[in-house]
Amino acid sequence: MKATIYDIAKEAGVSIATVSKVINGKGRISADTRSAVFAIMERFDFQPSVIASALTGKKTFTLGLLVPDVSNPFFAEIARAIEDQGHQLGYSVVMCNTDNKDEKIERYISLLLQKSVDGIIIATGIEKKEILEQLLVKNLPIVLIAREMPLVAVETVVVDDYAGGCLAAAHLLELGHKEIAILAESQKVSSSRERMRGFRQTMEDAGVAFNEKWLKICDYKVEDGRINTLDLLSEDSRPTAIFCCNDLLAVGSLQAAKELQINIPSDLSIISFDNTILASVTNPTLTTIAQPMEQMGKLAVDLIVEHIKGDKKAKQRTVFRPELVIRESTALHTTILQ
Amino acid sequence: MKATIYDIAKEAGVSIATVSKVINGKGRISADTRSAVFAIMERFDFQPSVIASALTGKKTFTLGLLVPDVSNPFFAEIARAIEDQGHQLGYSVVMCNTDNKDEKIERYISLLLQKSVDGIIIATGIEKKEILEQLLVKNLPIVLIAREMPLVAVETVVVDDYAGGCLAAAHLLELGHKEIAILAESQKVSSSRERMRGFRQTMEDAGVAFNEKWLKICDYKVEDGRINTLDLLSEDSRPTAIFCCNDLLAVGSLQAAKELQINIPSDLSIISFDNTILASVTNPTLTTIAQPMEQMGKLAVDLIVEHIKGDKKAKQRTVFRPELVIRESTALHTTILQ
DNA sequence: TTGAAAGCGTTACCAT
DNA sequence: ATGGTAACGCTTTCAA
Repeated sequence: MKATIYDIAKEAGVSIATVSKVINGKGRISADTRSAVFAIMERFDFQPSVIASALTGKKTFTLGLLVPDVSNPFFAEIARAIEDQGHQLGYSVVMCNTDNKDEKIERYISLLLQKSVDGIIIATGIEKKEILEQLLVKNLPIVLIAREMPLVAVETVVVDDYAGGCLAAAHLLELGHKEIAILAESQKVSSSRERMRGFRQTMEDAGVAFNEKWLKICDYKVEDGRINTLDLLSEDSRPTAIFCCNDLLAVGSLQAAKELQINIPSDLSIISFDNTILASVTNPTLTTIAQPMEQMGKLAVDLIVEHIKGDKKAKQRTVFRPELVIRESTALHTTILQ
Repeated sequence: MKATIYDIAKEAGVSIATVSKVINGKGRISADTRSAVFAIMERFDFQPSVIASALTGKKTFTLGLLVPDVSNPFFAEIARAIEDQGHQLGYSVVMCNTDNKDEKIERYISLLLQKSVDGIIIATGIEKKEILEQLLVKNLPIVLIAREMPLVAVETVVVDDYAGGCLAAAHLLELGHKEIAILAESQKVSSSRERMRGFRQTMEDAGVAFNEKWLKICDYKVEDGRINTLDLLSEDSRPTAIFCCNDLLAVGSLQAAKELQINIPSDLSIISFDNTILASVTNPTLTTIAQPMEQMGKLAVDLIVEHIKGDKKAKQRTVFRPELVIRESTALHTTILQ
């Protein structure tokens, strides 16, 4: 059996109250008692039970993390950043893969609640805002990362998706592209919507019309990118560039182009979003809009911990600046053969 | 405040014992009482506290998962499989990134113990076998996945790394390669060691000598693969094929070859190990030895849950068969120009 | 079929 | 400086 404070107290000839105090460094305890108790704890390899401690109203030092899918490199990198900082601050993180399904989300939240996590970091899209509101009512610290719920007052950490879209468009425009297609995720996803909005606005501002038939709404996987790009490129009039709303879709585009023997970037430029490991691994490597995933994850944890500690009541929305990372998948539009 | 069984009991006009029984479906409760209590729980949005329940000696329904780094696609995919099956069986998983550092491992284990997890799944290399032994003594269910500790009696789920190495060598040999280099991870990692052993044995059996100067021991990241390959390819006599002990290293090799304008696979074949998403995303795509990550993760969870439930005492070592997945990075060795 | 009460391992308040 | 004890929310045994 594991040792308890009773064992330690008995061995040290003191009360459990005293042991508790030395564990927590509270109250006034003589140096002698303190060191004696420490020695015995050491000898017994004593680890205080977080469970019992939590029951008395203290924290569980556990955070819930909702992501659509950790096997998606973007969320894997976010998860890593969050776990790192959580660990740094003394919190464990429980990982939950939601597949963006509201019913799974509700089940996970219910489980996390039963386990009395101290807060939940949400990186998954939620359709029903009621789910979030119910959480907020319970006064449970919540932070949204890489997702938005504009109608709900909740702490939020995002990249400026709109600006990212603008950056992408500006880059393509600068290279002389005018016939541009967009591969976007479901428009239920706020980030995807904003990226597209920024992109289109920048085109419009530049006086370049966007051809609606070149807008493809896909799921978020490589295969979706591939199929939709195949579709796009098999028509008579082709775009000279494609903006993919994330790296996974861009990988699919790359594959499609390769199948059709279309050379990237000389025949077709591709720009993507996220800058996960994938963007640096493809051939050609992907020009992409980078999100500072590590900083975002770290901030999300810092914020939630501040709320947990009660140091903070005001909710903020922190927007990081995205950055254009130029690699090999984009090039000047050459009109020679057109 | 959250509702407790006391609230429910009071409202229902019964004792907390009765409420507890209906929650757990234990003892004999009249249908009337049962449904009345259920109705009230519903109305109060009551969620029993796992914390309090755990304190009475029941399970926490939480598993610890130790991985070197979730942002490594291999472990991300393993983590996803484990979390899925865990959730399926009612367990949450606490993710821990160890960076393969024994000191971080010890700290994580200590934390998981304080939180009374029901078991720990270990996918990270551990140098000091004492760490594991101490855990086993505590009678805490442990499963090793994708790692081995031959000297410790612990439930283990692995792929046959040796056979995988053989498969890789056989493929290269069949393609006519004889000048083969190996990029391996630290030899402290059992899987890497075994892969190499199988590979070399197969070469030897085929009467092809392995040139020791073509063995590069690296870390596990893309950059390590790149540097070491650059090194390898900048000497006067070059190998015609490289066996990379994981996909990340292979990506690095691909990059190095590209920098040196060496064409894959016509000038140099590359074969790797794992078959993560990366293998299908590079250009050329990677011929690789696939591990059934999903099945392995699922089995690891099934096994640990059996131990938790006490249905099982014997420890087994389950070895999955790896599979050769031929893609574009390997080709016949052409002697024309040699 | 139901309930009273002890117990799980801590914390915190109030005494001493 | 230290200790007694109630309380946290639940499970379980034993009795009624």
